[in-house]
Amino acid sequence: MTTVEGIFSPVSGGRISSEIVGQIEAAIASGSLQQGDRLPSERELAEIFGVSRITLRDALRTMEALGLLDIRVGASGGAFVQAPPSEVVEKTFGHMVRLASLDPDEIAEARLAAELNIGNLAVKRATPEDIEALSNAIDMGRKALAEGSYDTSYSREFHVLLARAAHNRALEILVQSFGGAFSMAAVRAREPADVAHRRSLDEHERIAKAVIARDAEAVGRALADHFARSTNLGSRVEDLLGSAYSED
Amino acid sequence: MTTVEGIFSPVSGGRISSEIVGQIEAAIASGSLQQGDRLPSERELAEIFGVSRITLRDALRTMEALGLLDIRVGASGGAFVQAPPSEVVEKTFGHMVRLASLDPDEIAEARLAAELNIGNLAVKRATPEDIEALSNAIDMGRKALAEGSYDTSYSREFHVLLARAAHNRALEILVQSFGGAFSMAAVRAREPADVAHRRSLDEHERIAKAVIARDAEAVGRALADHFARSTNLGSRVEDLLGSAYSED
DNA sequence: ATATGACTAATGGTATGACATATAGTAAAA
DNA sequence: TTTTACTATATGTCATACCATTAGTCATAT
Repeated sequence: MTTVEGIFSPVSGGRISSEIVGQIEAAIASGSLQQGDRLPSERELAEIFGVSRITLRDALRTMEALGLLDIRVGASGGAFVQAPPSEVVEKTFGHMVRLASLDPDEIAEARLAAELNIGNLAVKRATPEDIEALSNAIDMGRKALAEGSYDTSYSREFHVLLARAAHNRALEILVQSFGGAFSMAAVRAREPADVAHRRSLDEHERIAKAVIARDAEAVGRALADHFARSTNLGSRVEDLLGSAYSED
Repeated sequence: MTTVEGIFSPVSGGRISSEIVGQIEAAIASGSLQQGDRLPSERELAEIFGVSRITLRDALRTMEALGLLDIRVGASGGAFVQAPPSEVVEKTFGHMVRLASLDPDEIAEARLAAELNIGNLAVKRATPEDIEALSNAIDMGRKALAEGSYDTSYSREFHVLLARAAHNRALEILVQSFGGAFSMAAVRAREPADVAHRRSLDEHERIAKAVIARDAEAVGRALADHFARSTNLGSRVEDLLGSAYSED
């Protein structure tokens, strides 16, 4: 009775709304729909696809969640095609962490893995504007620290700017996404917050200076030390640095 | 007339379904809802939240798109909480590329940036099982090549296995996600497919052997050469390798 | 002239109620 | 013991109506 195995393949037969999502995605992939384009109104689309508004809205809602559509109400509202914002990736990593399918320490390590090479690229590609932005971020941080308004967003900002200096948007999105998922990690407090913040700023400055000096090795060591202290990785950072690691 | 600026903040007032998504996500974040848990049926949830089924389904559809819920029909069906599969990230990068908000070459470079350090980790952490799996993948590839059934999925498999040997799931997800977005990149064909495939397999073998020899530098060079040939990066791989690069 | 305010039209958001379809489990029939 | 039929419980889809938001128009008052 199992002699015909592998001859037939399962019929698609999913949801109708999935089929609609597929068609719209295909239109995007083919270039028929581009960023900024506006889809017809829900009522029109429902008629075009020959489905009810409910089914059509299911499809739109799915694509909105994926960040592919920006849906606005009111006159001249509608569904507008857009490139998914990096927050979509960031939120997904966050959910993975929360559901324990991903360990925050793994994310910290992956981030260091990426940032070490971000450092290499930044050393080669940082423009005067990039360096200006990095210095600025540190100054702002110091000012905030003095006023007592410093929070971790200043650190995230610095790391994103460093990634930007590498001139690779994929790496920039990575740092942002990992940063979001990582910020809710359970990093044990090794020292009082203000001391930790000051230390963090000092380390950022050390990284920036190494970039300015175009010294790739110094950037790598500075990054490794920074991660060794501000994450749970500890001496595991050595795994990424060859044997050249030192906690100074 | 602008004397009260900064006193008021815009009211939230979004969709009701967004509010529901927020509540369910909060339940997941707090641990009240865990992987595998089943939510009440749509009708029950609608009553619990005091909304219509339509509104409630909007919320579920959104969370399904994010990969947080697995919705099944039929008796004993329903909405089950799950950790988002890595395909969610992969698809998002794909959409970014298709909508031109991300350049395939940038993804290739980011992948190399990640894989260079994956190589470092693999050298330190690869188990006999990991090495066995890598060798196996190469053998399978050679067999497929001989039979003419080789395709790029063999290459992706190898790179994922290499990431697995680094024992960091975040990096593994990265390689998978970048691989998906990258596979649709416009890589110019520099040589006939079968020649390229054979070369690719040879390079994979060189990488694997360097891992087996626990030679981190050799792994790095092998990876850089591999990317230099199989992507559009060309000599740009040098930016990631310091000055130690050589196209052998 | 220039605000102000009322009106209008377009569009997405939500509600009801009904029926269709998929599926696990159970009981009856062969 | 196997097959078939039925049932209960889910989600999927539909039709219709009405609400809420918003850009634009145009009349009106200052």
